[in-house]
Amino acid sequence: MKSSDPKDLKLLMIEKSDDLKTHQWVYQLLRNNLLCGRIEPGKPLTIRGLAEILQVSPMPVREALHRLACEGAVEVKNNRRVIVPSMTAEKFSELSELRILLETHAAEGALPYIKQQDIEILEQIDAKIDAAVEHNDVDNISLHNQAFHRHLYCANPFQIAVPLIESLWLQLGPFSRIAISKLEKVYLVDRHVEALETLRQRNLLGLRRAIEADIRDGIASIKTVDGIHDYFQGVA
Amino acid sequence: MKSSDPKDLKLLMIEKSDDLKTHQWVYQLLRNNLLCGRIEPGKPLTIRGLAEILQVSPMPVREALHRLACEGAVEVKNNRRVIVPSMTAEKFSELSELRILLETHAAEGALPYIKQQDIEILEQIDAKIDAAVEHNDVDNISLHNQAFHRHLYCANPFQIAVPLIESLWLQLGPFSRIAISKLEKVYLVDRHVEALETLRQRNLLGLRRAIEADIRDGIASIKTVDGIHDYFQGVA
DNA sequence: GTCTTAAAAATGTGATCATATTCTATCGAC
DNA sequence: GTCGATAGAATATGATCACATTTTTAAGAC
Repeated sequence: MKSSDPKDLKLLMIEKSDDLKTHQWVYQLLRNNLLCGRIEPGKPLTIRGLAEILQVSPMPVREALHRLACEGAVEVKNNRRVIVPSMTAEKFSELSELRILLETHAAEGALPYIKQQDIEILEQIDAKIDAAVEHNDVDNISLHNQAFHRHLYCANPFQIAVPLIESLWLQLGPFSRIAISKLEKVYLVDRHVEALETLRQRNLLGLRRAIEADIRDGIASIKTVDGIHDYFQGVA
Repeated sequence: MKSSDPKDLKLLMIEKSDDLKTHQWVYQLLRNNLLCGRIEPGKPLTIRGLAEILQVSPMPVREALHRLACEGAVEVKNNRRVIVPSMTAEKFSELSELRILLETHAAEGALPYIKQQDIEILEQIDAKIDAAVEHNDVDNISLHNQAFHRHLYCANPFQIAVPLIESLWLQLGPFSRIAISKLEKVYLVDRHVEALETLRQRNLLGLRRAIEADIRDGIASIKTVDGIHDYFQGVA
């Protein structure tokens, strides 16, 4: 039996800007593709295979893969095969709980530093989310959704939790994307509007509630997917 | 003015076992030295310098440093200089809060899986901590203390938070170690005994309280260090 | 036809080298 | 003497190569 070819990948490309080092470009490209579920769980990744696809030497790919492994986005097996980890029900539940724990904390820490300008930026991002929802553009929904949360949390200049949170996103990303893509239409109560209101009012508890509700909505919509359990534990 | 020589380092060596890849050995060695405060904040690290000290090629050092950077243990400046980040009061406070948040959660998740055998192992580790406290052996106090917490949390087979927690330890490590080394005598209420008792009783709330108290004790003892504020923000 | 075994291809790791960028220090202007 | 510029050293990055291990493929035995 032949396992799937590591080179058989339809990657979402991004242009390499000149101020970006090659390994950073590879990292961001792979990261985006993982978050979009473009690389499905169980898929074996090889350094040389990716290097050939991306037309770069194996070195920057090696670094990018190691970093992704460090963040839990990919898993290095003892047979030194690199794969996208498969999801289990327990893992999904734990990752979700950790998201709520860390993100409500991060939001709370950011609130005192939120300026009018931040609120305006967040409104713009939310508008992009709405537009993406309108077109059922799942890629951009999750991309802009992350941008919204990231900008909020990073308002706190003493932010420590964001890298941890991003690691959780990376671990949830591939699975969430696959699950959501099974939905005919993504429907979401716009918790971001609620969150923005609590920001204006400096309402700490309300903000925490809005963030938690936003995350729980996402989890709930994933759980509405028909036969969602078939997608756990690598049963594709 | 000449900045400190990257090669001027007194590293705590560990022997390289054969089943360990070179880059893993370098990683563990640097990690240990960072946790022990052997490499002080602000110290510039260079790939070639470390490679020469450790008598390996620059390649495994490169990988180890990148991984440590990914975990927040070292910081890669835009001038591509790698340094140990200095601590600020706000950063220390935030890292401590995150420890409490994540570790009480991890302890809670582990409780249902704790077996008699785990309790016995934890008792053994705690005995080692007591012995280290007796001899004021700060290295082993923190080492075994981490082992205690790690074993507790890892009882949960669906554990996700431990890597995040270890990242926090790595960021706190160098500073804590330097601060504590200023103490004449480390004095600690043995919260681990309390925690073990709550494990036997399956007392969830008590366990959370014990873990939080344990972490807060550590923070408090650091804050008792004379002139602790001089050690913030890289003022050495 | 199925299982075992051996050859061949592929892969990760680590070493070495070329290059562009950054840092250091010596030299010169004021 | 102090400040700034230029030459040299040092560095990270990325490419290429050699090697040990693993995986895949192919051939042979029953």
